[in-house]
Amino acid sequence: MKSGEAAVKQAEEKQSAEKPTGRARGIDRVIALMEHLHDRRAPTRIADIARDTGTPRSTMYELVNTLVEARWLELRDGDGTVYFGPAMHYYGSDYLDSVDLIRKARVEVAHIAETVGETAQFCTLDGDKYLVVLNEPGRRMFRISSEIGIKVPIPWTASGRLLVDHLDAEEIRRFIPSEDFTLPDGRRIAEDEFLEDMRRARTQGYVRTTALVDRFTTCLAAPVRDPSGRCIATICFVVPADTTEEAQQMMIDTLKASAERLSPGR
Amino acid sequence: MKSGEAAVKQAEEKQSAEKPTGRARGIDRVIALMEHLHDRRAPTRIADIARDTGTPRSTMYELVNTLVEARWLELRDGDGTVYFGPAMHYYGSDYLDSVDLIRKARVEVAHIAETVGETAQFCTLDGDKYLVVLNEPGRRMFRISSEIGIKVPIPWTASGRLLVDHLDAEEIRRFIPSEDFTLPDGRRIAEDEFLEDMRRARTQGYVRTTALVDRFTTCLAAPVRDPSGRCIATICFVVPADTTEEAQQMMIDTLKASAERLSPGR
DNA sequence: ACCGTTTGTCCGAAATATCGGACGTCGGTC
DNA sequence: GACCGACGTCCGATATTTCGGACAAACGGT
Repeated sequence: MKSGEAAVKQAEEKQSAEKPTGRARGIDRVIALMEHLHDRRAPTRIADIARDTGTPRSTMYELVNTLVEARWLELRDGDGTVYFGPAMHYYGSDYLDSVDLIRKARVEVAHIAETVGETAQFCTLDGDKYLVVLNEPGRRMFRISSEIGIKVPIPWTASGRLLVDHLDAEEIRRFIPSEDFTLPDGRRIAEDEFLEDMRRARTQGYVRTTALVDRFTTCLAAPVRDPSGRCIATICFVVPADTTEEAQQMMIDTLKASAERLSPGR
Repeated sequence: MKSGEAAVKQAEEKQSAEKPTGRARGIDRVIALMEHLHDRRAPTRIADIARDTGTPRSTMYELVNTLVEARWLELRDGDGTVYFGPAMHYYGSDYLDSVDLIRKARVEVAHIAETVGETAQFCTLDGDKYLVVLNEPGRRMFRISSEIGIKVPIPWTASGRLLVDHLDAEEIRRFIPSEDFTLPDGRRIAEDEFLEDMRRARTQGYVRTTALVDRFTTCLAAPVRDPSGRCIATICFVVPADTTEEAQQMMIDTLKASAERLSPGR
């Protein structure tokens, strides 16, 4: 079990911080269950979920049965693992259709991913983290697994430099947790380097970052702005770092045009 | 309140058929709540949800608060309505990525919708009903609201004629509820007409229907088959009925090619 | 063939979440 | 300005759901 430490830690947090007593409402257990599946991003055995969320085994079996019946979960593979079921897809689609900006962004992202042939994304902030809302894989199809709904530190991303556009140096320092400036490989991003990226982004109308989260990847991002000029989302490409400058310029133009179309009240 | 009659009927069903007693588990209330939102496909006031699902008002407020906190639901507009929240989208995306056939179908549907410019869908059966799993609007963008997750009688659709491919006349009669042969406008589809459509579909490798559910719409569908030859899904176009025969032939070829690529073990 | 581990089900007890109803606000209508 | 209906919150009682632990079956390694 590779998620061992994190799992135990999570269970302890559940028991200590959230519920002094052992007993909890079914709905709270279900929320913990779904969050756990989302974090693991893989079909998981019921007993493991129970252990890792601090839920009694008998309770978890009971709940899983109910949820499977409602199609919220699905039994997978024949081994006793469960994962999200079709109902989640239906409800998620309803959500996407109900949010005006996202509905429009879906069209843009699908269009530019198809015509350019590279992975395109639509991103926003969630609290002090960066979040991929839409992800359309390009023809290349490298890195299939989507990062939809996964929170990432702002400094790790090109889009992040646009999304905190409206903050000054001091506000940034307070808003972004200090540890978020440390990349997965241990390197640390200097704050004034980050601020310089932001400044350049504002004047140029786009951001390019290379080899940040992953050594061979370049990200190109353009801002979607509300009428007041604040960056409320970004649209971006994820491409191999060795993509020609010429091709990248073309993508940047594409992104700027899409971002402009998505910016409300223009 | 325009959903009045249906709503009351649903509440009564809940109380009589499902729960002889008034008291229910929170999780069951939540499932009813989400299903209700999905049926209505619109932000809904909490009191209305409570009434229409037969849930006590105080209980519904309590649950909605919990779910809003978990981002399963979102308060909308400022009037007191709620609808699905971002968490549903994340979980739904996880589901899509976890099912091999659907993940591949997403690529195909997006591709043909973009290149052909018409609305493309990926459909399966759910019980004895037809179900749209993926929907990619074409450039035309008529009928924006997706039908994802909405169950439709099999005889109302082109795809339906493929999806029951493997049944003989007698089995069909037992499998499809008789009332499902009546169209929304009251017309009734003759059973042998339906069987004839199926037969032709099997030999031609596609189905075309016109003016079935909606007078000005033509549906073109091709079967995705498992190694045993059984139709497990369809991929289809939804186009205006006055689309030229030439264009339709091109689309049929496109569909057949995509469906072939999606058919496992070939 | 043996034994330790894991899976899934079942049961009774008790902690508690659900429920009904009351209450204060707010907005619109006559 | 009084009335009416809808909204959202709060509270105490009790019907019920959660929980722990026991149990049988299935599994898998030696």
